[in-house]
Amino acid sequence: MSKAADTRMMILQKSFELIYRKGYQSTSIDEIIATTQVTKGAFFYHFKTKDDMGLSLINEVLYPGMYNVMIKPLEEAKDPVKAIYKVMENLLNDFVFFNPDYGCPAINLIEEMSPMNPVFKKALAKLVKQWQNAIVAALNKGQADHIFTSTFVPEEVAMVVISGYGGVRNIGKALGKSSYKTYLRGLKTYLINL
Amino acid sequence: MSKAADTRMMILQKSFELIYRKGYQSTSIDEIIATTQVTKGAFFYHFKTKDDMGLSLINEVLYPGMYNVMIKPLEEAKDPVKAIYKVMENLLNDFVFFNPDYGCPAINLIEEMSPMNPVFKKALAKLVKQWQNAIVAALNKGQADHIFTSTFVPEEVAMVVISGYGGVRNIGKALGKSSYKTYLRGLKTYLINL
DNA sequence: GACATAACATACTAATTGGTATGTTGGCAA
DNA sequence: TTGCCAACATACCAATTAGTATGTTATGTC
Repeated sequence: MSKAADTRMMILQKSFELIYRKGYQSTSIDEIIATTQVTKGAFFYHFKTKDDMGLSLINEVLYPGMYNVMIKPLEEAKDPVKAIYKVMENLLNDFVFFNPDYGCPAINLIEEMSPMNPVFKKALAKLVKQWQNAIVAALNKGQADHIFTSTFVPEEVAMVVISGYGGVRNIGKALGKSSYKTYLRGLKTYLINL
Repeated sequence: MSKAADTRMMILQKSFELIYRKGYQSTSIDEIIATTQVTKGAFFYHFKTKDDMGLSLINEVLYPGMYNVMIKPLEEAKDPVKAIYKVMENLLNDFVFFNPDYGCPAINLIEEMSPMNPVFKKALAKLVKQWQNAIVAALNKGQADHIFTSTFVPEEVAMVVISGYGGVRNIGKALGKSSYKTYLRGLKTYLINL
């Protein structure tokens, strides 16, 4: 990677951390260049506007990161129930970078930026849809393998699951990490009874 | 109500609408006084700071409004399954003031303000806890009446339900109102199978 | 009707915002 | 070695921010 590309990626990474904790609009460019030790000239050389940086951040940092944790494990899954639960447990408990106080960076951006910027909205909707599709595919495979005792509509179960994730990330901001534990137990019971 | 109290409440109401659509930090006092036709002097006569106004808004507008829709119907409920579903359907479909693009004002505030201001966090956590308690109480009553076929932990089911709500409000911002319908069908199946 | 205070109105400020204009420098091709 | 451009650096700017200082006016009380 060239030095310029290094600088660019470093700006994106540090911005990602700041925005995760403070929100997109409350993170100023001045603060970003202060923590990155990069000058304003350098910042605007690499990114046309703040929103250009934000969108690059979604596509080049957030998206690949989330894809690896939320979607890839489901594509390779044998038992969809175990796989879905494992992904959720991994997301909620194992990621040390994710703090209950600050929630999930993807959920935060959807919450804050979807109503403000249609380009952000589209990029974030893509991420959600991919997760949804991966869960539906895993459930479909499970139904084909006859591992479920009840009949259900995979799209509806997927929506309950991804909503549960987004919601518990929200609740966790108010009530703390204990919400995660309670939710995970409830999710496990739900999935087992499918 | 005195004229001064009228002015105060009008500021809170209009601020509530603006903040619902734009977020708390992105709604400036200048914008609030422009839409309310109230001068800056009047604003700062009624509220010490912006955060003082925000907290008043939570306690005097958001809290009573949400209480009536989310909690009261559950306290009077006979069939908890029907009551919980009805509350959710009412929240997601019937409130014309609530727009899928802008989500839920309470969820939005938790998302944005819980990490920024511990006073906001506390006031919002109270609202969540009350809803949680109301759902748990309704489920407990249902278990005492032996209307459920499965055994479950009410706290866990309540957490799945309130997380589902918060999450689908988030997903809805990215994917639109159709998410609500899919979620509600999934929720119904979940509740019926309890 | 005098007076006090509540309820505003106006004009300002210092700090912060995203963005720009105009530099400078380092490395590589010819 | 020279020339050129990518990759920065510095200095600025107009707009917006929450908040304040200092007014004026309405209203109730005696």
